[in-house]
Amino acid sequence: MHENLFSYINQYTALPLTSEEKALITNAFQPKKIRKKQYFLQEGDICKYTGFITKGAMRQYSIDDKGGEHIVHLYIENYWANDRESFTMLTPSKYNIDAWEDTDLLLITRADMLDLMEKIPALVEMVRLMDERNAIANQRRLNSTLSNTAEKRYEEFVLNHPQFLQRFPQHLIASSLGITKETLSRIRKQAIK
Amino acid sequence: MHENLFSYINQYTALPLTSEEKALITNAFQPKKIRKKQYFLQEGDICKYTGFITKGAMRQYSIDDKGGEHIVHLYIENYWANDRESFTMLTPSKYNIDAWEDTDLLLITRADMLDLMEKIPALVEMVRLMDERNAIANQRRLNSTLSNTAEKRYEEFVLNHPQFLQRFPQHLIASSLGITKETLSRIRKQAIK
DNA sequence: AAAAACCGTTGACATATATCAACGGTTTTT
DNA sequence: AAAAACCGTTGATATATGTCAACGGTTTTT
Repeated sequence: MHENLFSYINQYTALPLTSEEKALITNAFQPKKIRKKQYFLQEGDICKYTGFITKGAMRQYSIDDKGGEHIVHLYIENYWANDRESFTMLTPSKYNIDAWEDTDLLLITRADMLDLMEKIPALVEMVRLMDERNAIANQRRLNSTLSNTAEKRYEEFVLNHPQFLQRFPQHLIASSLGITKETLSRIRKQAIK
Repeated sequence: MHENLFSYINQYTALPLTSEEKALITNAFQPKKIRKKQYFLQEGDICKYTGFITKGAMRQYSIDDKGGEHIVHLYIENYWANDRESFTMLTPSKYNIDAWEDTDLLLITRADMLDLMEKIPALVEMVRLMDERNAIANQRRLNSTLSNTAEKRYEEFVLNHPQFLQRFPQHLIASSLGITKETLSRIRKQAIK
């Protein structure tokens, strides 16, 4: 199970992990299974763990005043599930994260992660690169939201995240694009022509 | 002029900069003045420098197929102006950055910055914290765009960025919220009642 | 096997926001 | 000092998207 995490880390750094390092990691990351529809994080709670997904699918969403759900992230294998604000500041989260499929996770607390990073340089490098890519991806998503129509945003989504199309129903994808399922249905109908 | 940068860095790290470190920084960051309306970065160019603003105001925006401008960032003193994607990947930028007021900057290339970070631990810490806060701010902005009406987004903007209200005209603020100047004008009229 | 929940689609209608054009007032440029 | 550019506002109208309700088909639960 930890094997997936090792290869993930090795993708980010040229230097392969030593077996001592692997032992430290195996020890620090605790496996957890959660069933479809179970919560990993609920609004108001503090996000104590970040979870590396080795199998399954999850979603992160907020709930507005009227009770509507808004998907902010979809996750599958090799994604990290957490609310970064709550995880780093230890403040109550505004989000919910739950399992869309039965999911296997590897969990670690922030304190343990910081601890590990002091011992394993590859992890520091990994986090730096993840932050960098994340910042770039966020910038793109923001610009897309400001500049593009719903139709174009969907096209970009199909291009950039084809894996998600097979794992999540359309109404979740619509929500993550900031539109309703009906609007997405109509956009797709148009596109076929 | 570099004094502003020193205090900025010291805000992020408990350890004050030594005078040797200050000398290194002064040497690596090159001062530059740019006049109102001048470009700091143009679409298609590579963002060679990141600029720390010691005085003035700037804006970053993209241009859509129809020629419309979409503000993605507004900057004033103590902000860093750059296109992160282009700056880190050395790819052509999709954005323009220009000066809204006459502006004083301190410039540094990515290579020089990485070099400095090897010599000055405080800088590594600063970048880490900046990335962290940035990621959190982006998450909030994204969620706000997905979940809130234009009116609520404007209220949040007024609350979180009151300084900008005095430095930028309404049509730029509207654009940064993803709405037209007319819509913002009507929202404000409503709000007064 | 039956019942319930879920999913995508469609139609009718409502709403938020964009677009276009015009105006007076201010600031900047010439 | 005159001209031009810029800014915020307003009205009329257009457009994209949301809301609500209903449907048949599928999957999940009982």
